[in-house]
Amino acid sequence: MGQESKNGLQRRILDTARRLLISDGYARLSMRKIAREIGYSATTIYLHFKNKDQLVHALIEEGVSRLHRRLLSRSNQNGEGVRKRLRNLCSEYVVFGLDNPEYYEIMYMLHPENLARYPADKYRRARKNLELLASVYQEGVDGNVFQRLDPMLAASIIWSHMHGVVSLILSERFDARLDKDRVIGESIERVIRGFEPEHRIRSTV
Amino acid sequence: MGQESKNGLQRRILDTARRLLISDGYARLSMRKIAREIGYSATTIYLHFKNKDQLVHALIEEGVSRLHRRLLSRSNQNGEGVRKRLRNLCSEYVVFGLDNPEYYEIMYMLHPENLARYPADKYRRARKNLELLASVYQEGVDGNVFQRLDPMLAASIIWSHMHGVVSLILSERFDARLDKDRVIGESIERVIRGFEPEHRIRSTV
DNA sequence: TCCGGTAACTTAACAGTGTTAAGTTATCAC
DNA sequence: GTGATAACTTAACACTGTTAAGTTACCGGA
Repeated sequence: MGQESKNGLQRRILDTARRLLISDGYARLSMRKIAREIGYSATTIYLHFKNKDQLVHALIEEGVSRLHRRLLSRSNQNGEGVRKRLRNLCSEYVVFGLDNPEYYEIMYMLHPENLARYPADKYRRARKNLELLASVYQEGVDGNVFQRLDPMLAASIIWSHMHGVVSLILSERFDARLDKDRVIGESIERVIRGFEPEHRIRSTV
Repeated sequence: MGQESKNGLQRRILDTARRLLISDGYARLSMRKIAREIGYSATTIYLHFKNKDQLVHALIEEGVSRLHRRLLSRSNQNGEGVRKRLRNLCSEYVVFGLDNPEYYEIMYMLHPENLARYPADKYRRARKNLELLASVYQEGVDGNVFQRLDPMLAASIIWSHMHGVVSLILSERFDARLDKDRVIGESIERVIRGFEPEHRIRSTV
């Protein structure tokens, strides 16, 4: 029959996969369901994606660049102090995770054996988000706002702490009585405080 | 036939499930495989556990009490300062996660829809681990070592940061070049620093 | 000794999953 | 017209959790 151009169908598969991911969640995303939705047999998808992992990789990359756009728009706000810009980045990261739980899940919470060997070029793009954090941290080091430390190490630590908050909220492991916004806000403040020079004295307390 | 006493078989199921969980991981843990291993049909398991979720809940509870024993042994080390005891608790938590990745996964990383409504009594036991952290924090508040803050809030934040580190290591999201031990050590230090009073002055920088 | 009940267990089935091998059809270049 | 190729499908494999219905084996009471 051959009615669809190769790239057209590939895009339709991806669009449908994204829609189903967001509406039903990763656990219910199946090749057969995607196929049914676009009116093809399940095996057709395998003509455009090697397997389910590769399809999910494409969705992960979409999520990574969505997050990147949001972080970029926040980190470019000049005129703000370095500390505030780092705080904004952290806050934006958390908000992205809570706003896009399905994207967040496949990006950062899927078991590694579900996304076999994430390709190097995509991984490089994913790392740009971390580099955004690292560059702001480096600025802070230069301006004596943060302690001198390998910026990628510092960024990784800050990221992991934000990830802890987001993932525990998404996987519903926090006590229901806990004020999540409070946890988020305090987390961001405490993380940043942990990297500030020791001698800093604030007016309060 | 009825050769096994009810409780004996229940224990055998659980033992086998635990063994398979640890050796093959949660993703490959199946009712049929457990059954095959103990020489019964798969449906026999349903005479002792309502469904797979409930079986996993039992394993989660095992993990929770294993972790509890380890945290207890660390928090009871009197003679140590409060700061060091909090650090030891954090360190013990991380080590537990890295040493027992399969337990850790079902305890804190499984998607909530996979463990439908974790029963309240088990949840209470799980919270005791957090309370261990909280009580050490409260001691620190009393001794002016940590800032005054709702101890359960502080404990939740500290926990979430440790969870971030553990889960990103287990799900292999950190850059391979990153020194994980460094990340762990710095994370613990920075987290604690974030809760220390502002005016503290150290000898180094 | 026979009868009913029950506990322990099994088989068969449902509705799904990712994935591969083999088969079909339509179009296009020569 | 012929052969190649792209696009697509059907059937199958080996799994999954779970339920309904069926089968034994034993045990207390008449």
